[in-house]
Amino acid sequence: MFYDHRKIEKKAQNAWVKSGIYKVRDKVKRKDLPAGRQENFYHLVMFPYPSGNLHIGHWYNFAPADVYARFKRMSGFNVLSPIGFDAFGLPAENAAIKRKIHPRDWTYKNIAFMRKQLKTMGNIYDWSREIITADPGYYKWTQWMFLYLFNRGLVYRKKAPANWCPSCRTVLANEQVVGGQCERCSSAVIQKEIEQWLFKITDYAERLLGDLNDLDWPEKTKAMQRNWIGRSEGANIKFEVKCQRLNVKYFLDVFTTRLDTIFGCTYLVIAPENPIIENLKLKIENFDEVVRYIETAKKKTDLMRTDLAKEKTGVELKGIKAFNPFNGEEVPVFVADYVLGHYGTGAVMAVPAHDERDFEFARKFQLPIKQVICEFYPEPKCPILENAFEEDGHLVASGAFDGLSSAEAREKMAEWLEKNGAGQKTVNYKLRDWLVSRQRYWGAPIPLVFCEGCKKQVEISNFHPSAGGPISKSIQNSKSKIPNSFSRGELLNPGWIAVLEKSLPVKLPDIKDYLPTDEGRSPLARSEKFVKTKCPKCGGAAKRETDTMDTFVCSSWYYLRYTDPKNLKKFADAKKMKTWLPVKMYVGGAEHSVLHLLYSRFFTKALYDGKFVGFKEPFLSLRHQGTILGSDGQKMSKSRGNVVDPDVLVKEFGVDAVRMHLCFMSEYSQGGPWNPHGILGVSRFLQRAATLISRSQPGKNGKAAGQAGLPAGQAGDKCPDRLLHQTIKKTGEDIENFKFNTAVSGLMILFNEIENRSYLKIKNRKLIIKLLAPFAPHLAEELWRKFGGKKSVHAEKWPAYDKNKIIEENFVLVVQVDGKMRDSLEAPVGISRDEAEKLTIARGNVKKWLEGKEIAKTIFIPGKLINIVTRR
RNA sequence: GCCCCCAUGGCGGAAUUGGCAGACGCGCACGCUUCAGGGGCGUGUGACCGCAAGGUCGUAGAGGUUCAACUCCUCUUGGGGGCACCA
Repeated sequence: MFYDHRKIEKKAQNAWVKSGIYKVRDKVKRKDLPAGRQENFYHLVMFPYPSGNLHIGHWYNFAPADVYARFKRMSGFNVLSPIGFDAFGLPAENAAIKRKIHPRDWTYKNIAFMRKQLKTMGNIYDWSREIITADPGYYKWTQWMFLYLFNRGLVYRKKAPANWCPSCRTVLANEQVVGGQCERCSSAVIQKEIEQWLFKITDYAERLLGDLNDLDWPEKTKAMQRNWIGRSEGANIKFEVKCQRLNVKYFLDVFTTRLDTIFGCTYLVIAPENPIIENLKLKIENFDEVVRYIETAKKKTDLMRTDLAKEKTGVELKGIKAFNPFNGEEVPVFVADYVLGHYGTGAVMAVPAHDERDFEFARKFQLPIKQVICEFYPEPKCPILENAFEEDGHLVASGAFDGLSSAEAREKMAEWLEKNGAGQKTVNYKLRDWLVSRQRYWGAPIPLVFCEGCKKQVEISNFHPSAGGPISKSIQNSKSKIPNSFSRGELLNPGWIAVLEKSLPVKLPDIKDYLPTDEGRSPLARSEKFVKTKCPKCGGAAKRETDTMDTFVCSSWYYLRYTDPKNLKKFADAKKMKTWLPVKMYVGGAEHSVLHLLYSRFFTKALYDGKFVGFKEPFLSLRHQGTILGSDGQKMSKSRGNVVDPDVLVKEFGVDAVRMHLCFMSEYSQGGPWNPHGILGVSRFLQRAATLISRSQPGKNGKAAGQAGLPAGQAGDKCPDRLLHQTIKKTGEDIENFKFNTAVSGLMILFNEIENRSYLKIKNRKLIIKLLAPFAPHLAEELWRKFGGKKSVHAEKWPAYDKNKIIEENFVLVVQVDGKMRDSLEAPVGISRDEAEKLTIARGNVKKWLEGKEIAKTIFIPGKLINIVTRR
């Protein structure tokens, strides 16, 4: 018998739509759901980017995730499993420009098509909750989020070298630069000085790091975030700087994690960006040369700076000397681009004997190399260094600190620093602030205006003497001193005024000329109608900010919106959020390990601090699907011609076969190459399952009880019953653990057994259809109705297994002699050591192996094996 | 360079967490089926020796711990991912 997937899929899907079975209600207790724990369960998949087509990767993400969602639902949870579109962003805009279509038209056309494709999957999405981030009703709240952060003092404007992609003609966040190249178009990224808006994610570094520990996330993902945050403990040291021309004292702060090596410091290096260069302008004898060096360094792209890593460059600041606070030694100061301006203090103490980079530099510039760490102590003579010894060891030539281990020395030296006012312990992070402004059209406008009048107001309020300078800590901390009229964001960014909440959204104008510009200005700047506005604070003439937001801002809070997608007054109702959030299970690609997942965590924490949400982490559990490769083992791409089109597969094999095969083909987080024949196995299985369930008597191919070589009673009755209950247990546990492949194989084993040894008992038929339901929801529905199910099988409760029926009476006792398997026999489960020993030793096989040997001992593992060990 | 992960038949992958390696599926081989082509069913399928019973070898390689290692430890090789002059 065959089932025609085309007919039953349409039929089932129409029935689901008609009955509204997947409509999600906020109420915890629902009569139309299977009785159970009646808990709400928020299950989320990463919403797709409307690229134009649902590809197999989307299917691999969404189909097994839907198996999980359906299982949770049948287990009695009120499941929210929503879907939407991450619709703003560069790729859509670029694609639209290429086709000479307006980005909005392109995006919404794609969404319409992909929505249709998504609906054919038959997942339990509640389409009434769909969100599109490019809808004004959505980005109104993206803008609200921006202002929320702005008003909390977490947004600031900075003119600084930014990652500029010349092809996309916009700046990029650090996270979007991969190996010195643009993440999207692979152009070499250059540094360009532009005024930019940044989010102070670094304020949250410690919490973003610490809270990772409690998350049920893949360890690898957590490790990547830890790595990205890059916490390192060390010390800041003040080096006194003296100039030969003028006798003025300066101090230069350096950061080091290897304070124990300070007696080996033979020079200092500062980054080209370090402001001390400008400050000491008049004292540097070779200032022209230094400036020339800095200019060339600036011109280098990140890529070049990395590529040229092997050849160190730099220039000495002539006429300047620094003094080591520990021993008063005088050391030269260099500027070199191997020191980064944005990390630590932008200056390092160079210890060539114990740092590879310093070693190279010292070799090139013929600077002294002084060893202060030896592997052992006391050591008569430290070996001559051929390269830097970077490990910890024991101190030598370090005055009072000689003999200490590196770890001890770091402690003692830090104490010394603090006592002598020459520095202190410090923690540094690699994490940098999140650059969110984009000079592009297709994004949410930044809801700020610039007002000259208000700028003066802020400046005379003397809270911020140096407008545009570094953020003053005192302002952030002086809550009481902030005048009512200006928010913290407005004080930190003089002249920048928040658009009133009631005026949101600041609509993205429908301009014709949306092409990006070369000079680093947003296309919106060309629209006078958009730019010209009134200041919401003073009513005077003002200009709108014309940059738009990075799309990652849109996706940093979307999971909140699904709980209340139509709300006009709030981004989501607090009660509704409490009902659903945080997300219990989040499923999506590992490529978002840092970007999206880190940003979302940051947003959640910021909202938590303002008591807008009651939780600190957005996603309690996280699972990644693997990547499906082409059958050639390569990444799928049109140019390679190895793309697998899910629509074609669905047409041929049906939705159920495709989703079940995706479950079965690999370990879920692994992915792997696509085997074009593989899906046949699952397709055959479903056909066979349909046939087996449909027959109530032993069929033509089903053997009657007893024929499989088992005692009649056992084969016909107990055995499949036991296996059935074992399978219920296994299937549930496997789905819970995202082991979809073994869950499917368990079902296959059950059906093989039903086919070979027994016939399906009527009372078990419905039960078995339920086991099939999460994997093959359409077929299960069809069979369910066919055999008298009145409502949907998806409103049924997941079957409970009978503990007593799982228990085996007998087991196969493995018999080993000296650790090698020599025999096996069926034995009752409760067999004792003595009984087992007696039974096994008497057996011919075992006797043979024990001949002429003396038994030393026996190892007995109840229910498993017995190992007879002979004297050797 | 640093960090993380992985390595099991011709292929995808199982293995109750130290206890029968290779479940389940693909593929392949042979057979059956009034079956014309990618259908259905049955049997077999890690390698080697053997008609068989059975035996030897076998989880990238080399050591080690253990009565017992795919599983734990050390080293080596190969592959994947992340970070990358982060002081």
